[in-house]
Amino acid sequence: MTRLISDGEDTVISEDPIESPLTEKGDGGGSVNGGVVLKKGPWTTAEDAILIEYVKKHGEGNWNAVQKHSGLSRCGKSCRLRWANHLRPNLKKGAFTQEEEQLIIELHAKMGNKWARMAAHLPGRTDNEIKNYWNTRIKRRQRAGLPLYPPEVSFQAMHENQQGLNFSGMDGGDQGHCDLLQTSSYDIPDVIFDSLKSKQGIIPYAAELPDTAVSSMLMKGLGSSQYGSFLSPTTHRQKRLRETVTLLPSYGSNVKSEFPSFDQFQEDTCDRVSRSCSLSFPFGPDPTVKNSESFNENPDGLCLSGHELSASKPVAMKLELPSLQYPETDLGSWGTSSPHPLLESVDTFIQSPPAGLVESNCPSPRNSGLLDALLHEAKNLNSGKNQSSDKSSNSSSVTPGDIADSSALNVGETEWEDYGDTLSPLGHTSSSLFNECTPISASGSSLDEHPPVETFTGYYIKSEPVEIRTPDREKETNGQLGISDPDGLLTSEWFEQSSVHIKDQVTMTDAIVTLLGDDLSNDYKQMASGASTSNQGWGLGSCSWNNMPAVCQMTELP
DNA sequence: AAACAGAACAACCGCTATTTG
DNA sequence: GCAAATAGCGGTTGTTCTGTT
Repeated sequence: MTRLISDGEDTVISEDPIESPLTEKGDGGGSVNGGVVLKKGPWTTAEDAILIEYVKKHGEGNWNAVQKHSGLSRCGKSCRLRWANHLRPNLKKGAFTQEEEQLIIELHAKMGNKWARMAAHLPGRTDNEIKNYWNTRIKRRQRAGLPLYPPEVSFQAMHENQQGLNFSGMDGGDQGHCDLLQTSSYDIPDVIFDSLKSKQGIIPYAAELPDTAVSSMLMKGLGSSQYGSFLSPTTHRQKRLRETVTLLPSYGSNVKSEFPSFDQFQEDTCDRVSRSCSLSFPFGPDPTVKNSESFNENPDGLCLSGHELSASKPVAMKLELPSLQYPETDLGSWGTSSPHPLLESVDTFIQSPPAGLVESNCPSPRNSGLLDALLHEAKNLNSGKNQSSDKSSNSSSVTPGDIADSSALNVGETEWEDYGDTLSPLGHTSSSLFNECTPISASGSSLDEHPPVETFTGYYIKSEPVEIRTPDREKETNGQLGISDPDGLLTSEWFEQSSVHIKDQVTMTDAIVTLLGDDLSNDYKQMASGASTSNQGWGLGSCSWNNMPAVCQMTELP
């Protein structure tokens, strides 16, 4: 910590002449309580002293009495916070140690944004500290295009969360489980969504797009993003969705024209829809709940994006996009078909740019060739040459199925590069590790057998070195992985399963109708029927778009 | 050296849960 | 049982510092 405003270490504050806290006027204004103007803003050493003295005499608690008894012009809330975060004894100051950082990551993977509970595991640390650290970390990793969690942590959390969500062991022996069980789906930690991605072969997405906000917003129905200050993830996500559609005509040949409507998709509707999605999300990956899974994968794009668009609309200018994004954007060299009206969305590519373009100057682990695959596929599909799958071929002919099949490989490939080794510390290849964690292939190997995540100490390399791929490596990777765009994976995965999903669509529709409630169910049914009759044959995604205008009319934006 | 962007931190706000009268 | 007070939590914002251009 370079600055310590508390503890009288900050000279700026301490030099602030405060003759009487009673009369001092806060720089940030203040509220009136009982005729006393309560100060806001940074605490002064004098105030600290008063508060400390008060606590010595009266102990903690009854914070509103502080102002009455000590004359401190602070509200009780502020006093409590000041004491808890800065003045109470045994507070640990300074930067987090590696052990602490690792613990935070683990705890966050288990608990989500339960800062206070996390702080309970970190003696001397406050929830605020942890929260700030985490938010900073998120931002940093987002910019770096790195996953929020080391894969092991994700897997472990997923595993544990799954156990917790299994409703079979609700005694909550593990705090994390307990948390999950206690929280509604509305509060499911982001990691679950990431974990879902992982389980569905989408984890590269998490690696590529550290869009916690997206997952959290999705899970929370986007009502109030816990990462509201990180608008970029939201925007990235929505842009990605657009781009995915754009790049994959097969996914949305009718979609392009619908974009304006897409943009107008309104909060109210999508909020409810996404909430409904979130209801089933935690259980989606459960192979026994196929319907919800299939639904969620797709409506993810629909609801989330739609909502995000509307939700972010008023603050669209607050995007926190990495500054490098636009300058690096070069659609032409990407081989994208044509300039799109929504060119602003192009910046999403930067998150997972085509290998050829970026790898030289952006040696990011996210650079796994996804976009190459997407672009090639888009080209192929655009030219009406729906090539049959050739899984032995490289990314240029990657099919959605291939993508989905191989996406799992990307997990480790991408993320383990973070640690400079494609072989996990566990002795598994990343793909094998992933497979072991994939419910479908539940082979008996479980994370329980894995060493704890302490094996990831290397993860905390601040410089976050990434591997620079050679063309050969890239080619090899592309052939294997095919995709690194989360949305692409999302949709690809879904695409791959679409045939099965369509079979289940009637049942699924009913289930979703139940989830959505009456008002939305009609919309959904309409969408679903549209999908079933669509010649695109991949169900919800396209049908959603096709039916979007109706929704938009319902929720016309100002 | 100045301007700028990003990081780090502190504090506030709003909401919810719990306690108390 | 109810309302007010209190405590706690999580999200967000504002400020300051630091590094880079």
